[in-house]
Amino acid sequence: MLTIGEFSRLSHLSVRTLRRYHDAALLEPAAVDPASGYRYYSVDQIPTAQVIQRLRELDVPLSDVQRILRSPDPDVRAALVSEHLQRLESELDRTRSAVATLRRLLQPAPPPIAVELRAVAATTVAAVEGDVDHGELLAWYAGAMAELTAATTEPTGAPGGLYDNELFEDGHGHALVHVPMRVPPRSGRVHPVTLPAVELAVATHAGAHDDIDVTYGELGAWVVANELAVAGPVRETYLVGPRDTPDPEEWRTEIGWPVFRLGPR
Amino acid sequence: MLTIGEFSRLSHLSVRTLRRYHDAALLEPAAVDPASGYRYYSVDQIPTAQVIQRLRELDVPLSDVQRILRSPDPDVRAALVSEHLQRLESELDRTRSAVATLRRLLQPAPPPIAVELRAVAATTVAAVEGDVDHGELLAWYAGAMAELTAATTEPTGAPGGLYDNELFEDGHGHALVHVPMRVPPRSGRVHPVTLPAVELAVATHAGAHDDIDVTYGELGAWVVANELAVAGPVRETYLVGPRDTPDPEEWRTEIGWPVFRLGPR
DNA sequence: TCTCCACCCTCCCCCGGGGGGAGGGTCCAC
DNA sequence: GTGGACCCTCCCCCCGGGGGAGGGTGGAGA
Repeated sequence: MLTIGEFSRLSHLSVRTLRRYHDAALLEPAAVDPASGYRYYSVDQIPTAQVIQRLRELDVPLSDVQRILRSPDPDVRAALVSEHLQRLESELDRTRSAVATLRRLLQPAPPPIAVELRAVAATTVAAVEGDVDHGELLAWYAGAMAELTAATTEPTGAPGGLYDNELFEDGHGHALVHVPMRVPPRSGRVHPVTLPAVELAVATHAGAHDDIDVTYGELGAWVVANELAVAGPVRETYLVGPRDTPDPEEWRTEIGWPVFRLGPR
Repeated sequence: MLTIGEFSRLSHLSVRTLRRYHDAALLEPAAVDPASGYRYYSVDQIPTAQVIQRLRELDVPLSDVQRILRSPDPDVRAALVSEHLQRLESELDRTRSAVATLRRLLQPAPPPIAVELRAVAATTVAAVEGDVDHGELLAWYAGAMAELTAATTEPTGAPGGLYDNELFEDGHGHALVHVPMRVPPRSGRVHPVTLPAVELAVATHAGAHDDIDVTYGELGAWVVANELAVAGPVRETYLVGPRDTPDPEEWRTEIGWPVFRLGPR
């Protein structure tokens, strides 16, 4: 039996951290003296301590570490771990995209953007919609768009999406992806929707979506500079996307912000 | 002039976060109504807001974001940013190593480890030592070992290191790297040291140091199982290292834990 | 057997970068 | 002029740790 200090030396976990893990029911000491409260550990617990340490280095939350440790089946364990590795992978994507945006933002003279004001009539579309968290938006988009394209034939235009401003302001909100069709089907999550007519300020984003927020910002600046105000969910139209060409440089996304003229003029 | 809500929609930063950035003097509103406290932003501030957002996605601390934004020279900016990218790179290394360790830890039946008890006589060495934070240990090691190898000729044995247990328990402590020599030189940080004689429990770790803590743990378990207790800084000896062969599989590191027998026997 | 000191305990506060929500003031369009 | 959307500040919570206070314990040497 080892005292907490000895166990700390052997496991390379700090005493404080070991106590925290005890409180979190992550790594219970093999024995606790009921009189003094002293924690005593067994050498068998060293590997467990090290597993915890490594998972923490991967930023696995303590609650998930607990789930991993509790599952006796090594296959389940491996699945949980690789799930987290996948999460890390997507983090890496996020990092890559942030770097790309920074490059564009920090370049000295960003080329001016072309913005067009366009009246859009009401449109009938096949749509998949839902309330989503901002973090899950990309994953949700992938699933929704896959279901949508599988269910649609003879689209009358490029696919698009509507995204509530709350998604970005509060981190969660309504999202809708759609494909315009004359007679939209109804199957699974896919159902017909009529998008209302709006006045749109439209800019076109070129390339991958890594730095699409920069275009958003420039469009927003234009909207404000032209004495307009935004109203309603932003509309994206995927003119050229990954389904058309694998080269991200060729992708084209229209960003349309519903606007109205400020004040009576 | 935009209210905070409008600016939030345009910049995709939450209202709360904008207020926090104001408090942190990161993104000051273009104007603040002294009567009502209302914040008013200018469209020119959208790019700044987006830079902050991206840097935060890279986990750059707000204080560093401030330093980056405050530096007018774009070269300095770029340098600060790439410094953080380098930090991310090393994080990635840490992740890779954690994955490697997990693989070794989660494999069903780890092969038993060979441990040897060895009396080591006092040794004269050329050494570089210092008090280091655990996080900086690897960087410190690289610098110290480089200085050391540059200053030594005719070593009488493999290089090694002594690492205080406090390094792992408290996150900072004393570290020493050395090369055994008959007549150690004195230049820069390099100076002669006589390592005291100790009784060592020695295990050999094979491969890169990614999962060296696993070997530490197994050695510790052996020490405890054999009724010994650890005393003093752990000693590593780099029998085969990156200076000998580029293949990490071939590397061999001796881990020696100073021990003494428990109780009078 | 006693004493001393290293060790252990719990408890509270702090960090950073956000979110939730309460309670109350302000702006503006109808 | 009034309602409701918007804005303000303030406090508490989250996570996973660290610092430190204040006090109890265990075992080695005297």
